[in-house]
Amino acid sequence: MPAPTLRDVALVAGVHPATASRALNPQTRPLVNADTARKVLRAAESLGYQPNPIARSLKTARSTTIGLVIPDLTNPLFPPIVRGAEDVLSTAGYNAWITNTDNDPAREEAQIESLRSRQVEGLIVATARRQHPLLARLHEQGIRMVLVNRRVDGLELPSVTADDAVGIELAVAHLAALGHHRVAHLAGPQDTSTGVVRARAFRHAARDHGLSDDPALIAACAYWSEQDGAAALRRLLDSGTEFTGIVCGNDLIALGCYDVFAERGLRCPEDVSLVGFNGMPFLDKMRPPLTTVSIPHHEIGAEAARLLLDVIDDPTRPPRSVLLAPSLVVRSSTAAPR
Amino acid sequence: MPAPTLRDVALVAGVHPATASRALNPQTRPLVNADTARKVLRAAESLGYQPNPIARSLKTARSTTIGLVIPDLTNPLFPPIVRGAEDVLSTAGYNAWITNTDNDPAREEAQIESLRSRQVEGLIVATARRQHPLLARLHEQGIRMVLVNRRVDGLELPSVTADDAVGIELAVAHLAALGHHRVAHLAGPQDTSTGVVRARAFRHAARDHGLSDDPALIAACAYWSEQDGAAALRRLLDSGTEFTGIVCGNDLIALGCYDVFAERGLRCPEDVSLVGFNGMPFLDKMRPPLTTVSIPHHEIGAEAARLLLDVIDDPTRPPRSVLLAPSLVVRSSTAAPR
DNA sequence: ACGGCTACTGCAATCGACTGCGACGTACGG
DNA sequence: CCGTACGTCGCAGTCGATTGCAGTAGCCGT
Repeated sequence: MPAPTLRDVALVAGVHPATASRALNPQTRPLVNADTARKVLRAAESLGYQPNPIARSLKTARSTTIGLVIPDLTNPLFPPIVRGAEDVLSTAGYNAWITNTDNDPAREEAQIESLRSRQVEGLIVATARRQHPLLARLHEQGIRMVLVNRRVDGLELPSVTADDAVGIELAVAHLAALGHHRVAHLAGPQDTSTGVVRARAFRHAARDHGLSDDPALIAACAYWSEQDGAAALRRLLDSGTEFTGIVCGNDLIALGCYDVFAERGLRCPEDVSLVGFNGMPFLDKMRPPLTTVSIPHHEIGAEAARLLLDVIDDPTRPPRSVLLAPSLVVRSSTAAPR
Repeated sequence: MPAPTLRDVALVAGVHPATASRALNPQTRPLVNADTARKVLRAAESLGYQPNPIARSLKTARSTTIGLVIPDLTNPLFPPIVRGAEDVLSTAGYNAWITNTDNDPAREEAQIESLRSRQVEGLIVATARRQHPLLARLHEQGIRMVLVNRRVDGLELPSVTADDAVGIELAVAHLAALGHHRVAHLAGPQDTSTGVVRARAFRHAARDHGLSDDPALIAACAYWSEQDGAAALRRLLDSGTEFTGIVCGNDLIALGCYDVFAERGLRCPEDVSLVGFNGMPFLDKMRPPLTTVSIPHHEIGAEAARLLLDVIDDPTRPPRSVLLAPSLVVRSSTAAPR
């Protein structure tokens, strides 16, 4: 037996489908007689009627679903953000469609197009490069969206990010307090907003704490990955630059350093202190447990969802952006220099 | 300007929408004159026409999307499986809808119902408990599905799992070869098929290798989590049972042990050897790097998708199940007993 | 008693694509 | 030269829910 339709409900209730529709919809229920509404509700109940979201979407051009565009689900940074977003979306009656872009612009465009054609009512985008013509175009077309963890140059979009500047400041202050003077920064890709913001924050914090501002102490990674972190550290080491501490653009880059430490016979934290960024899971079980700047992943996702719901609710509202406070989690990868 | 519809294409091509539809669909294209078909294709191209999947789904009761039902995206086991499934699904022209159930039956039912009402053409389910009336019902209703990592009692469903028995055997053989005699097993929840299969395999392997078969050496965890792993190990320790090695039901349980080792002043691997199961990411950076039985996550997801596509393609085909071979990754959490 | 108003409810069109059936034209065989 | 068959294409209905418009009934006031 196929799923019951609105006609079936109407038949059982002895009314026209239009009336049934109005009775079932809380918005329009006042338009129908309270008694008939009750009859319809009972009929729907007894049949186990569930409205067909596809038919509804076709007619209303809405879908109660929003799209979550992320680079790669496999990056431990994203699942908690996704869950955070889903939590608030689902209590608001929305569903979430997740897609991975692998940071491939073509893939990204195809995915977003696919989401659009399914009438998603908004996008939470975590995949933005700084230059992002696609997002600019979508924004012009009136697609509601909010950015997570990244900004896009020259676009007035709501966004939620961790406060990178204070996070980096926390890390640098920690190292400075331990007595480090020459601290390196393994920066993230400089075509991402996060990468440049953290690098800039590092330079400022270093200066503020009277640390060396030798530009040779800063190396940028091509991607936010272990491999590229390791590569950047090798370049730094090979250049002969001296340093006793490293602040990494994120945890993955920091983990890449572990491999290089092993290669080069460096001990952490005895020879060099290391601090990550993001607070991904299981860092406390690492060798050594990684000191990191922890950001509230779940809350970031939740807040992004709230922002998006706001925008959907009232598109004219000026874009609101929120900065969430990170916190330093001190573990054993940092110590006073020898 | 709204997205172009089939009517627009037909207008530009100077034909009836019906003809345009047939021309656009490779299946029915032979029904229209080659020249008109070309005209239609060109018109579609020039307008950037994209068929509306919602309208199509409504009429055809298909959706080219499949549902991915997993317990929790935050568990590092699942993202690679999801990616594996997505990879083969997307090359077959399908999309994937991901939902988390948190192992909550009510939530699960709601999610699956939501998936169904969106006309998903099949389900990849990773969330099965051994007893699972919902899945049984869905199966009776003809919903195509394949199970991942778990089986359901008394249900003839295609499934793809790692070969738990050989995985456990690998782990036990490794410990036996190192000279361990009393090896404990921190089993997964016994209401999951994986939990019981691995526990049974452990008993067999222990016997085969001449290890102690003291039943006190086996402790089951309530969930596949660090907390429950830690709790189980504490119980084991408190019971006074002696052992020099532990085979864990999965990596998370093993990671829980790290905490207990620290609490009780136990050294790993000097005092006790530890092996995990699953091969989740970053285990090589743990303290100590965890020896584990690695399963091909990505391939599991990919294979599940292939199986599902097979079933969709020909529902009468007898359910095929596949077992994927795991491999032992030896790191530093295992050593000869003192 | 009649006009007018309110409160309901039904009719029918619509969203966009698909498809069974019928119509048209042409070509071909008889 | 006519009938048939085939190749193309259009018509109109359908999927299921929504909604503007119109119609009915009942009620009130004058």
